[in-house]
Amino acid sequence: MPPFVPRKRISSADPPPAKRQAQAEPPAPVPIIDGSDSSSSSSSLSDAPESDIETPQGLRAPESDDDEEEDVDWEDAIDTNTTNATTPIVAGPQPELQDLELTLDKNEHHVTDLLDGKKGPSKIERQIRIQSHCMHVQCLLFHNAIRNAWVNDKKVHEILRNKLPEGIHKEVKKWRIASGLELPEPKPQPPKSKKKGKQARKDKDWSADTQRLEPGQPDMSRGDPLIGLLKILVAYWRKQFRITAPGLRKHGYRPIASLEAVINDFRNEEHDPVRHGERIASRDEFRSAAERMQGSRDVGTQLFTALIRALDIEARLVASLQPLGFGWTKAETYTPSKTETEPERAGSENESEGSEEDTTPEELSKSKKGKPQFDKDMPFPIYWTEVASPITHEIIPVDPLILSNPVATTPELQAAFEPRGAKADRTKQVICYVVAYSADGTAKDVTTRYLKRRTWPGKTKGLRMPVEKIPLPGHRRGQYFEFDWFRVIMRPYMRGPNQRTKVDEHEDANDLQRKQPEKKKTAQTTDTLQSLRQSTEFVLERFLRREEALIPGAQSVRIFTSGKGDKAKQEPVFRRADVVKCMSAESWHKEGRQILPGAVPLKRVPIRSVTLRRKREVDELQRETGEKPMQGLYARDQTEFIIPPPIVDGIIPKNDYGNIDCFVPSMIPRGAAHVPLPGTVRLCKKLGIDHAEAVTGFEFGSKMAVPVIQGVVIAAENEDLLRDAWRIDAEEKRKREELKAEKRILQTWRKFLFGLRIMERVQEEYGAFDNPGDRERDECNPFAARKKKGSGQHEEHDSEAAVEFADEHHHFEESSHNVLDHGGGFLLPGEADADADDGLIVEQHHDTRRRTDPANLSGDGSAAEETGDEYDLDSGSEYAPG
DNA sequence: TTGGTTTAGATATCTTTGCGCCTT
DNA sequence: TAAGGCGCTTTGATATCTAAACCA
Repeated sequence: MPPFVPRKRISSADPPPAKRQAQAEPPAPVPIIDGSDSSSSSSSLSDAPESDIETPQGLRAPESDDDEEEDVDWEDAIDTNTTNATTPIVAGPQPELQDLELTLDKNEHHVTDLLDGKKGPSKIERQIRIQSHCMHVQCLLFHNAIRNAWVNDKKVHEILRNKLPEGIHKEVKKWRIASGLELPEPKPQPPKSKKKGKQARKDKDWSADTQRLEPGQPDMSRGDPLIGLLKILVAYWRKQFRITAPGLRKHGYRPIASLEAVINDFRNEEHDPVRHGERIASRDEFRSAAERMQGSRDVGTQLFTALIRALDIEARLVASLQPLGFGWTKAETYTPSKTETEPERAGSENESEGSEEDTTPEELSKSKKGKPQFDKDMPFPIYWTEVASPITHEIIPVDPLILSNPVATTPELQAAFEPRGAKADRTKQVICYVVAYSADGTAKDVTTRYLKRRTWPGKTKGLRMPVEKIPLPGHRRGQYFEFDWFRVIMRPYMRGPNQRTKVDEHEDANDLQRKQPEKKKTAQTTDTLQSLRQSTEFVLERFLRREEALIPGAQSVRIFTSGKGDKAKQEPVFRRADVVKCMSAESWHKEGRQILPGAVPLKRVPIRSVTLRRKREVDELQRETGEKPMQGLYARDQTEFIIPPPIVDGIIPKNDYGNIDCFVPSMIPRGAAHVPLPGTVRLCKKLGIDHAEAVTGFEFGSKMAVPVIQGVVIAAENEDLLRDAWRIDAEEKRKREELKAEKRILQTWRKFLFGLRIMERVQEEYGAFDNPGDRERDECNPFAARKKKGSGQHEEHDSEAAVEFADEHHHFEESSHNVLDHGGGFLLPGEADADADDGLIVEQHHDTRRRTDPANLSGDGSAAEETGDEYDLDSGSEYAPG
């Protein structure tokens, strides 16, 4: 039988019921797991010197605490997950823990697809996708942090700088002069390599004005000179860098069989970049890619960013994350390629492993010369560079390999980074999280810059975890706490408030300002069904809620035509201002109002019946009339306050149930008073005061409505009398309880002392046993057994009873400490006060606070049996020889 | 591409006056 | 023997909201 959990007696501390868990539960951050990234194995992580991964708060893959783990079972583990330290402290709903059963077979279903053959995803399936998405996002974030650290590598810088032709070096110098970073007549400069290190790092920090304090004025006559230099650098890069491997791309959720094949292939076969994705396992391999000037388009951009940094220009590595989503759109559905007939040649992305850079044969086209070309089908970059102008502090996005306008100086050109159109659909390119990694190791969410018109949510809708509005417990409706999962995830990467740069300030005030979608002008433009549905000004009659009605004589503003041709339907459009809230007579009664005589209901709706009694009535009516019984709804204007007549001669009017409705204070008759104290009915009877029990509301359950009664209503002149009587009565009751408790304590002590004395006497008189018969008896006598144990004569025949007794004795000793600490161990006078009402003794053993009926302390000792750590006094006395 | 319709799941809201057994 | 306390129970129908697919 399932355990009984009372439903009505929910304490006020209980969290409110969960709201829309399926969508709105942003999971707690999942620890970053190494191995999620094929190109950054654990060795590469550990190889990297600490300073290399320059995440500001020392971000590291969390280490497991083995010591703790031993004591934690898997249920605790789930709990830990859901209450991760980075989860905001909200007394909100906790997701309900459920068993999750996944049956994996080799059919063509997806991991989270149609587990039980139903149409549409279930709650659990949604949860799986949300968790997959969140974990994948975090893996990608960490992967990029590592790549960003490699982009800072001095050797890589040196390699790339040395490759630059003399002409470009000259252009760089020209730019430095034009930007006022250098004087036109070059002084003998310290060699660049010496400028590395601390000075170079300082230079990159645009919050320090060191460079701009140098002599020379920037020449802005032809715009920012940096733009020209960047165009030259991009042209150089496009000519020099060869794309020889596939980059990251999104594939969607695969069928199980395909996924298994991919994972096995990835694990067991020799690494093949075409099938398994590009693998750059270490910083050395990254340097090698720089040396050879080849790799995936992603690596190409990463190396380009390194080149910009090598030239002492502030550059960020930007990554537009392409994670597995949490929806069921086409972008999340795996589309097998036409050439993909053999399973073993299937594409190599494996979602569960977060495998990195891979491709399927379809993405691999051949150029005219017969050389393989990678990712030609993807029209948008996944990685690019953001360059900060030292003059204007503006960010200039640069795509060194793909876009036709590589240097995006205007918002329109920046919006060209946002994947859209049929090609983006086909290649599943999305925009959801665009993250820029700075040279100091920090990262920043710069998604807004790349959204069309910088409007939220824009194209991120349905692809990025939305900001969740959590209702604040104990507040009115409409007061929310906003929980932004991605913001929480980004926090460890973000630059601290003290380290913010001028670039930060500038972009936060401009490019990164989120804009709200422009509201459509409903009055001027043509109506649509959706616009009318959402309108706060106008409404169609069919959109009115059950409790809403148009006021009599409401005039329509215009006519709206929905549908076309034969289906065209004309409907009048009304003002929202002409809509009023309506309620049934019963509902108004609950608000202390009654229907005005002769009022005609504005609306008639079917009766909703919950209680058995009401249901029977409704069914009866339906049988008689053959129609669904309706009830009228009235507007507030059609009601008035219920003002009961003043009481006469102290007699309280009562309703059919013998009580009085007190839903609101105005329902108490003049000359009467509500005394909401418990036990007042008995006192009224005793004092001979006319009274009626006060009904203040109802509780629903088990197809019943139970009235909530709070005290009584009596004549006002009797109020003082009743209250005084109640105080005296309460005081007497308290004293009675106190006496009773004291008596019980004394009795318990008496028993306890008797037990001790008996034990003492038994030990004195019978002492040790010598003959075997005594020994047998001894086995049943815990006192004797204890004596032996205590005197160090513990023998193998010591009975279980003796051990049990020793255990009990141990607990008793613990209790004894409490005796000393807490005034007697059984009950304190103060505690007697607090708990006298229900006659229970409250015992405190360490952290456990339990309520135990003292009756159980004697007799059969069931309380001791149940709890296992109480000293059973009566049992103790039973051991004494009779 | 936009807008309308349909479908389905999740969640919110409304509902309006016991009954029988046991202990005191 | 009457009065009062306590346990039982885990609703449920309907409305509303939301997302997604499909179609024009």
